[in-house]
Amino acid sequence: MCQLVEIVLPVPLAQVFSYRFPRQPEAEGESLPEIRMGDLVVVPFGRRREVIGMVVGVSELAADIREIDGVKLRDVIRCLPPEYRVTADRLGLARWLASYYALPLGEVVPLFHPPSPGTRARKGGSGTPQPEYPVVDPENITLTPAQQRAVEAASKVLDDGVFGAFLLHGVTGSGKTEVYLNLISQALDAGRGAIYLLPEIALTPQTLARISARFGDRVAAIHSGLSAGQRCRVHEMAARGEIEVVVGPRSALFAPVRDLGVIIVDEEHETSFKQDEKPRYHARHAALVRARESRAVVMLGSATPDLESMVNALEGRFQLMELPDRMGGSLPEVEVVDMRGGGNLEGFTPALTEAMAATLEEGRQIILYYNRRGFARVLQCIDCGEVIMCPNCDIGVTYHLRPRRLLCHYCDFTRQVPDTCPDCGGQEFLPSGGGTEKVELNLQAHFPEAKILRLDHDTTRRRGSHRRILTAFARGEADILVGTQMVAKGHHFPKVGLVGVLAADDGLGLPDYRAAERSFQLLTQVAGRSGRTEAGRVIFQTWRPEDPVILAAADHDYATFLETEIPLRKALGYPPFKRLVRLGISGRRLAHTEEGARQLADAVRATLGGPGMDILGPAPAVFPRLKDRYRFQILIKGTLGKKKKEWLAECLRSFKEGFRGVDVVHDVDPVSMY
DNA sequence: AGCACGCCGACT
DNA sequence: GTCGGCGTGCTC
Repeated sequence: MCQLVEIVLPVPLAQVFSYRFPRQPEAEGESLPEIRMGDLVVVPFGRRREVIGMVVGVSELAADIREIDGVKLRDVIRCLPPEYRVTADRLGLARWLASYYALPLGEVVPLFHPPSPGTRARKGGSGTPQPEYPVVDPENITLTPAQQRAVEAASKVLDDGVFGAFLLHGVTGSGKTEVYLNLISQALDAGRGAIYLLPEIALTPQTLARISARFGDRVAAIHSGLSAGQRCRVHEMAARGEIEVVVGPRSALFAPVRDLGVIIVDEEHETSFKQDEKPRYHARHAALVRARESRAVVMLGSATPDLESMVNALEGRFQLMELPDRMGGSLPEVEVVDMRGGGNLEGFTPALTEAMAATLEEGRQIILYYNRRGFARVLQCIDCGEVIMCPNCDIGVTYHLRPRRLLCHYCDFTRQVPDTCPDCGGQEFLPSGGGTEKVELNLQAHFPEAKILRLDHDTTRRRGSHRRILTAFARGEADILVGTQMVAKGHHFPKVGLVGVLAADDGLGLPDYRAAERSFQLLTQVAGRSGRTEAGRVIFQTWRPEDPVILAAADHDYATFLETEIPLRKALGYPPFKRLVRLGISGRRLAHTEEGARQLADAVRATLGGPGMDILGPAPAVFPRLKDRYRFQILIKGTLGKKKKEWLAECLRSFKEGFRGVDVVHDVDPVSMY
């Protein structure tokens, strides 16, 4: 006797594939488990020996049938252990992901099994994932009234066993974590499990220690340092109910936690919750869907909630909980310093220079934020004015000092600094536009005594160096930390007395509808690094001292930010008031790629066009040529329900079939417009 | 998406 | 002479 199993596979084909599953007698004494819907199976596919697919249908089959409708049936190699089955609740999530992101079901399957395909689901990895901590008695921790209200509201919904979503808006240091931990405790007490999502960057040993101290061996963390075996072990233990809480980055959402009662999404505004490769899903959105399937409670938390989440709260879809006060202190005073009118020395205003000197004098630490790495953004020839370009990207190459070279930040193209201008033969170049490397050098010149650490992509190339720099700074081994975005996240630095933002308006001009929101979040976040224990100062240097976004961030005034941003989004028809799908078309030949983009836009207009739908473009992408490929984009603005997503998927499929020589990617709810 | 096959350019 | 770029075709 034999079975016919229908399988979906991780390929961009909206097809179900049929295989034979021979029931062969297994090891004695063990009854052979039936193959079921949601099971993960290893099958040969095309020329590939082993691919993991998911079972979507099973029926009986006479043993001698080896072919259906002229296609040969191949055999399932093996079925993964039952711990790996995509259980009913997660199967619902898988179907939603496929439909919402306009992907074949098979393409979301890899999200549901721990590491790469072909990996053996082997037993007994290398030890327990993390060291043990003494379990903290929750009775010893008293919540503030605001924390208590948040926990009570959520645990009431949890007790009712229904879906509910909460948005916890609390400034840096207001005690959001304590709320999460309490809520998770409540779930555990009720015999239910929990998933705790954080951005990878926030998964610090301190954070993990704090969670482990509370839940001991009932919790396990998934992070980038785990081996395939360790991931499998966490997965299996969760499936068996031996672990009830899983902590991790966006991928942890798919862990087979049993009887899920709570999902926490901390730092919910972080864009790293959106995966930037296929499948391009947003873990926050998916968390809401999984919670709905499991009748669980979701708690999103942030000091600067994503505008979309806040609108959901304001419109009553989420319950809003506020933690307005910083525990043991107040928010730092922010000075907005005008950079106009000259008087700046190497990018530092007199106000910032004085503040830095005073802070060092007091023996406290400084964080300086500048969002560009390298020494100079471009090298410009002083004779002809041309900047040295990347040959692959139509973008100026950045000048780096250590090591001394020109580097393209988009394709990693590297070249030596030329002796003469490639355009006119000129002999001299002007480094123009700054970078963290230059900031560091200028700073050292200003404060020769100070010990400076730099934190950016270049100093964190090697494994573990990111953590090493942060730890060294937290221990007080340096006086100043200079860096890009990275300085805004992660650690708690008790000794920081001053945060300086060198160009607060830097992100505001970006061609992205979320530029203002991003800037606000980033500025608020960086500012929050100052004065965590004693009063601290913050300085925003800017060319636009009257910009409402900068002023709102300086005042820690989220409400005002909303009041200015919401009407703009509404007026321009941007999310969350209208949804976006971005189509990116790229190819090696300019004219051909452009022609493809035009044809695709026409096809999309024909299938999706109509009232309430805007199909914009094609237009050259923000970076019109990267890695020697010409790039165009089409924006679909409007609300695409299930049906329209299907049409879109079909439209893309038929376009790709009929028009060769270009690549097309689609991104539902894009988080970046580049 | 992979992976193989097959056809034209600049190298030991 | 061949190594290797990528266009094309196929996957139960």
